[in-house]
Amino acid sequence: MPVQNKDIAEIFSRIADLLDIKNENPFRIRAYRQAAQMISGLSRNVRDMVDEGKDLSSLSGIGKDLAGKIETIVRSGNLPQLKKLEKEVPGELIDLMQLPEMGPKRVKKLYHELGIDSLGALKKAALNHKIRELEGFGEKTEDKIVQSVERWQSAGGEKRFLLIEAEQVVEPLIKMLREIEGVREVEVAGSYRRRKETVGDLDILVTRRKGTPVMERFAEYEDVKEVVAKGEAKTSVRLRSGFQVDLRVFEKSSYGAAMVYFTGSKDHNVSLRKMAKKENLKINEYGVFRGDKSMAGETEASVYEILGLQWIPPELRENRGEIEATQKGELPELITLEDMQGDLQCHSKASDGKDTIEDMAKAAKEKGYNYLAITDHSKRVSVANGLDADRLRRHMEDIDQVNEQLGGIHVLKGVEVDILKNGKLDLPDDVLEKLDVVVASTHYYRDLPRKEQTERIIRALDNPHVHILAHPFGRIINKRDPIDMDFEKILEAVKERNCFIEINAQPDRLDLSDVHAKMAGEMGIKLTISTDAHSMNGLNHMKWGVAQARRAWLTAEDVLNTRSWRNVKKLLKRD
DNA sequence: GCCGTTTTCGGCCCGACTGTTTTCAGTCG
Repeated sequence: MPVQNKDIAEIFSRIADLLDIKNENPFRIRAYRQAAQMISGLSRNVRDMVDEGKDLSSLSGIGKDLAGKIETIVRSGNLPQLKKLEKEVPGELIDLMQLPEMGPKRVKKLYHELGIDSLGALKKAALNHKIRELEGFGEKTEDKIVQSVERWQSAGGEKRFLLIEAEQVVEPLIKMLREIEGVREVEVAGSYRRRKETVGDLDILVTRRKGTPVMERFAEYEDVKEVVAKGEAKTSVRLRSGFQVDLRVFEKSSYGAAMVYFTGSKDHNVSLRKMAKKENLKINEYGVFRGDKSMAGETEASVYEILGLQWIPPELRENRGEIEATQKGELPELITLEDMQGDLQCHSKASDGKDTIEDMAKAAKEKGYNYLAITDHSKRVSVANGLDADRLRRHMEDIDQVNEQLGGIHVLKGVEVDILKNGKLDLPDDVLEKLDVVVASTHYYRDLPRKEQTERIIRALDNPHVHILAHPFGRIINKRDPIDMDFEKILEAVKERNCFIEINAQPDRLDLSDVHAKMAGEMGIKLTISTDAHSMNGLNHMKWGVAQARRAWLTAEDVLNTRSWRNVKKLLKRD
C-alpha cells in the first residue's frame, strides 16, 4: 500500500516516544515529534514529493537526516531504525505513556524495576502496592495510576469528544460562570476555540474583580465529578460526561496573552516564542516582556502586533504556514457562516428525513438562504427508504408544487445517488438529467482495495450528470474509519470534470477533514459545504462545516454555495 | 536532529501543579 503522510508521522512519533523512554537527547526527540506533527498537517502528499525528486529538506523541521529517513519509509514502507529501537524498548511501553500521569521517566523506571510493560501489569502492580515502594513514587501516585488505567480501559483509549459535544457541555458552564458577581471575561480557549473537529479537554479563561470566588464556584459546579487539581491560578475538574475542564484566572492586563497561550496550538505558540526571542522578547501567558518590562498582553492583537504580525484567526493557528502567510500579507480572508447562501444537501420525509419538503424549505428560508437542494437517497440505500426512478419523478413534482406555493426561496430538485460497487449510479441517466443538483456518494463496499475504490469513484464522476462528490471518505468520527482511496487522483478527477467536492457539515462526519479540504482548495477546486440535514434542526449544522472550511484556509470564493442560485446554476454546468 | 540578520556550533519555549521531597523531578499543556 502506498505510504501516506500519516504513516510517516506515526513512525516518527513512535521513534520519539521510544527515544524519550530511553532518555535520549530531548532536542533530538523534539525534532522527531515536530517532524511527525508537520507531516500530518501537510496538505501535499510526501510520497509524491519523493517520486518527483523534490528536496524534502525544504520542509520546515526536516533536515538531511530525516529527509533520508522519509525516503526510506516511502520506498520500503518502514524504517529499520524503528525496528531496532523496538528491540531495545518494548513498543508496548508507548501505550503506557498515553496515560495521564505517565511520562517517559516513570514508564522507564516501572519497566526496569518491576518489569511492567502493559496496562494490565501496571494495574496489577499498583493494586498489589508494589509501586508506592519505588523511590519517587508514593501512595497517591499509585492510586491515581489505578484510576487512570480503569478510566482508560472503560473509555477504550484516549477519548476525544466531538466539537458539538464539547459545546453542549461548555455552554451551560460558561453561562454559570458569567453570572457570578464580579466575573468579567469568560472565554473558552484551546482546540475548542480553534474549532478542531474533536476536543480533548476544555480550557476556560476568566478575568474577575479581586476576591471573586470563581474557583470555588467552578469546583462546586453541579456537573463536576472530581476536582483534579486546585491552585491559585488554575483549577482542573473532571465532569460527569468525562470532560476535563481547566479554569484559569488572569488579570485584565494579561488576558490577550493568556488567550494566545491557551488557544494554541502548542506548535503555533512555539513559533511565536521563537520569533519573540530573536527580538529579545519573551512571551508567556502573562504578556510579552523585554527584560522585566511588559510590552503587550492585554489583547491578542497586541501580542501579534509587537511581533510584526496581524492577528491570526484561531482556526489557522496550527503552525501550518499561517505565520509565514501573515508576514507576507497573504493570510486568506476566511469564509464565514454569513457568506452561505444555500444548502446543497438535505433529506426530506421522502427518504430518511424527519420533515416535509415544505418544512425544510421554510426553515431554510428563515435562515435567509436563497436556495435549498432536497437530495433524498436513491433506492439502493434501502434502510433509508431510498427513491427509485418512479418515486423520484413524483418527488420532483412535489418539489415543483412547494416552489409554486412558497416564494422567496428556490427549492432545488436533487438526489443523493448511491455509487454502486462498479462505479455506476443507482438511478438511470434519463431521470438524473432532469434534476437541478446530483450529489453522488458511497454507502456500501467501504473496504474495497484502494485502487478499485479510487476507480469506482472516478467512474461515478464520469457520469456527466454528477455535480458533487459528497462525504467523500464516509468516515464517522470515533466510529467509522475513512475509506481507503487515492485522494489526489480523486481530486484531479473532480477538477478535470468541473465537479465539486463536499465538506459534509454533520458534526460527526466533517468529511472532508481540514487537511483534505485544504488540499482541494490549493488545487483550485471549488467545494460545497452542506449540512446533509435530516430535519429542520439539522440545517443548523452549517456552522460546523464552515468551521472546518476555515481550518482549511478556504475563502468564500472557494465555496460554491456562497453564491446565489443564479450563479450556482451556471457553475453546475459541467462543460 | 534541526537551524542560522549573534551561521557550521551551540543553542533549541515557558510556567503551573502535584507529590514526594526537604529543594525538586515529573508531567502537562
